[in-house]
Amino acid sequence: MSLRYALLGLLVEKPATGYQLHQQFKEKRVYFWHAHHTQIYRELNRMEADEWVTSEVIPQEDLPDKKVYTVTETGRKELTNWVLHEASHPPNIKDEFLVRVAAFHTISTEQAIQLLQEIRTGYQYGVEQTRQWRNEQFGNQLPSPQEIGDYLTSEYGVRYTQTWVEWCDWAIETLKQLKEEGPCEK
Amino acid sequence: MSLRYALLGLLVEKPATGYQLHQQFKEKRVYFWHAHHTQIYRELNRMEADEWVTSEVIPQEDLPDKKVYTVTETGRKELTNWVLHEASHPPNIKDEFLVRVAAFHTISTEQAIQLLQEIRTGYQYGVEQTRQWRNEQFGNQLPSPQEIGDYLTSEYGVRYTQTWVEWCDWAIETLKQLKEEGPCEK
DNA sequence: TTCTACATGTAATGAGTTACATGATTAC
DNA sequence: GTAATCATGTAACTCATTACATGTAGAA
Repeated sequence: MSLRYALLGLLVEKPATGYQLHQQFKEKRVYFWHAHHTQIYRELNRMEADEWVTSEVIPQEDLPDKKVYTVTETGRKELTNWVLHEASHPPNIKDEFLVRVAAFHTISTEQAIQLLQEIRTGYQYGVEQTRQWRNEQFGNQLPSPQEIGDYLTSEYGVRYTQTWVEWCDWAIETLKQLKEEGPCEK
Repeated sequence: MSLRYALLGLLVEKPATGYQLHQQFKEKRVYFWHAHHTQIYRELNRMEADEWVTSEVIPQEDLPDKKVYTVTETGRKELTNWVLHEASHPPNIKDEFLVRVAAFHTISTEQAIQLLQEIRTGYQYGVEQTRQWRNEQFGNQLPSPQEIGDYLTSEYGVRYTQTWVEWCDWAIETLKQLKEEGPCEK
């Protein structure tokens, strides 16, 4: 059900098409929400049926027509109500890589280190990207009331990815130490 | 598909029942994998059909019978192969609370701070629980090769929850500052 | 007497993914 | 010529959640 509210949260800022919403998910919601484009189009149809949004088809030259969605008063109220009064369930995380880590005793230490180094590279890139995005959006300025959500969540993104990088470094070090000490000590 | 490997990762350590696997998910996989018990029983049936595991029904006095699953040689090979050779897709995170944060401009600063404080309490509890678990399992000792996975992933759990607590503190401070400076400066 | 732990499941529904479809423009 | 971007969708499928079902033992 939260997909609705994730979409609504973007739409209250500014009307948008399904395509644009998908782009925004990838740009500024990577670290806390993901949705496939087919899912977004389907949910927008349902929201329109429930009168949480209205749509307008805009013809374009040279490019396909687009369908712009706007939040209704009902949609606005439903969003605020959800943000305030619904309980936050802890997220049901599914991180494939950590499932691999949990099974590291089935592979060699060298192979494990290799996997950690590869994943570290990805997260390091994530840190840089998110920092850069944050800088472009806000620089050293404080956010406007409208931007407060993006300001807070992008900082979360930086910290989340940074924590991953640091954990990878620690894990690699730990494995190296165990390799040296392991055969002698125990 | 990864549920299979998450189950396999637990089963290679020690044969277990569906019920026990579910308990273990809640105990030591909270921060990176979640599965409902109905899902686990269903997947175990499929894995047995594919001969990745075998099962044995053990009658108990006073307690309901239990079905203990053991990994087969095929299961073992499939696991190692997956850990080593399948690409790690970045996780598709779905964190309801951050969707709320992204929509903070629809509620008041006081209400936002309230929500952040509530979530902080939950994560602070998580830090303590995970630290305690880690201490009970390992103390100051280095892990055995068998335990390396739990050692690495529990450290991830501590860092993940700790990052949340720190981010909450930062976010609360930021909102307080904006409340003071906001109306005058801009 | 109400709750929790033990123990395993089916059925229905809802959420999410994959494959397929269309078709122009622009950059390499 | 090959890929990416823009733009929207359907159909089929798998995965995940919720509700329901059953039954005992022990603690509060």
